[in-house]
Amino acid sequence: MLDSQGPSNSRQRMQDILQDLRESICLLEYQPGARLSEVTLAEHYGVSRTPIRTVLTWLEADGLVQAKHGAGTFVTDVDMAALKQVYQLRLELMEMMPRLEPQTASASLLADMLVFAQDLRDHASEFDAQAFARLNLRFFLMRLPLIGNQPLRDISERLYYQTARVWISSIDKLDFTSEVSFFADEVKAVIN
Amino acid sequence: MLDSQGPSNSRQRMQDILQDLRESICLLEYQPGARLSEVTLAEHYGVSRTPIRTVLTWLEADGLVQAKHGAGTFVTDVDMAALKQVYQLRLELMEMMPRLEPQTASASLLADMLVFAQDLRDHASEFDAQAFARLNLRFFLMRLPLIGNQPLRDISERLYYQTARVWISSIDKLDFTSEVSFFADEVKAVIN
DNA sequence: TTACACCTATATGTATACAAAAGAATAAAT
DNA sequence: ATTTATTCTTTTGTATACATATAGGTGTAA
Repeated sequence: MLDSQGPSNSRQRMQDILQDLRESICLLEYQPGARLSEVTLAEHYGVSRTPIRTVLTWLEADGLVQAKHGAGTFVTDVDMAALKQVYQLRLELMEMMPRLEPQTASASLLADMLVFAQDLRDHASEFDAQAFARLNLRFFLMRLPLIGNQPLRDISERLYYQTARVWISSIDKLDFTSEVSFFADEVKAVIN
Repeated sequence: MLDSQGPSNSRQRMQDILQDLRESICLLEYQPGARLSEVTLAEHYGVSRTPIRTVLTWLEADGLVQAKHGAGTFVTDVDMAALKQVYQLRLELMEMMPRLEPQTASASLLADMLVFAQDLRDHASEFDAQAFARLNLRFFLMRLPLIGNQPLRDISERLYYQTARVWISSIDKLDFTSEVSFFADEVKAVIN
């Protein structure tokens, strides 16, 4: 249950539900192939099926779920070929970002990032896969406003949520610690 | 009224309505600021408000319309700053396309393009702005499958529909003939 | 045992009545 | 006459009953 203390208008409430569901999907709390029941979600968030269906329509437009009449609404299972395409595209987009109106980081944002990097180093040994995934998401959302070109920012957000869960699920325990240190280095690089 | 002779399943019907509305918006049959009445559209397509609202949700996700509670659903008015951002992004994307799994054009597609180019040259003097816009859309849809990277193809489609109508409205009669010949040249360039 | 037809439970899709919000029209007060 | 409060109409948002499709269970026959 979400209690959005915000403007309490209907749009904001659906936006909160979207955020919640999207994070649950990309953090693998809802695994690929899982069925999202409209009535269950409606009861959980304390609304009727109608606004839930609107949010699911948004998620389907982003490719995170797929509804099938009479069967259910299922979390999509990203195949490796599609994932590779998204990953290649993200690499190219990453390269073009500095050319399209880069925003200068505010002092507070930079401070937040430094704290974030420090936390990452200090507690590196304590993280499990999902905690690491949550940190990765937090860092992504942190540097998202640095993209000045708005449509590019929208695209980056969409592609991140499409691929994040697959990226997380591919991390097994063997290369986990190395991934953490690699991520820490990336954080430092972004800060500079 | 659309009579989709296709699979007649509900998804296809909404897809047809989406296609129809999207074209009407980007061909300026619904101008920026225009109000799209749900009940009017529902009567026009012979369905209830519910599937219409689903389609409008899709259009809103693509940034073509914006719904306001109690007021109406309005065709968005793209301001020049946002348009410039999309345009810059499209230029960068255009440049990256050949690097991401370019598809080779089939013989039939190439033949279609040649016929298209010939038509364009032959009837250049007969076109008004909207006819020209329709041709531009047709050509865009023609070369869309040449983009091998699927997410990039989706993004290109979205950005096209976001900017096409503004691009069309900016063509005044002065530089119209030059635009036609420029477009003809572009068609030839793509063919090669 | 296996194959196939049918039935039933349950899911999403649709239609519709009602709630909430915005804007215009109207009336009253300054 | 102008401004402000109010009512009324219209529109989107929500809840809910019903339609339709899917999948699995069940029973029967080969």
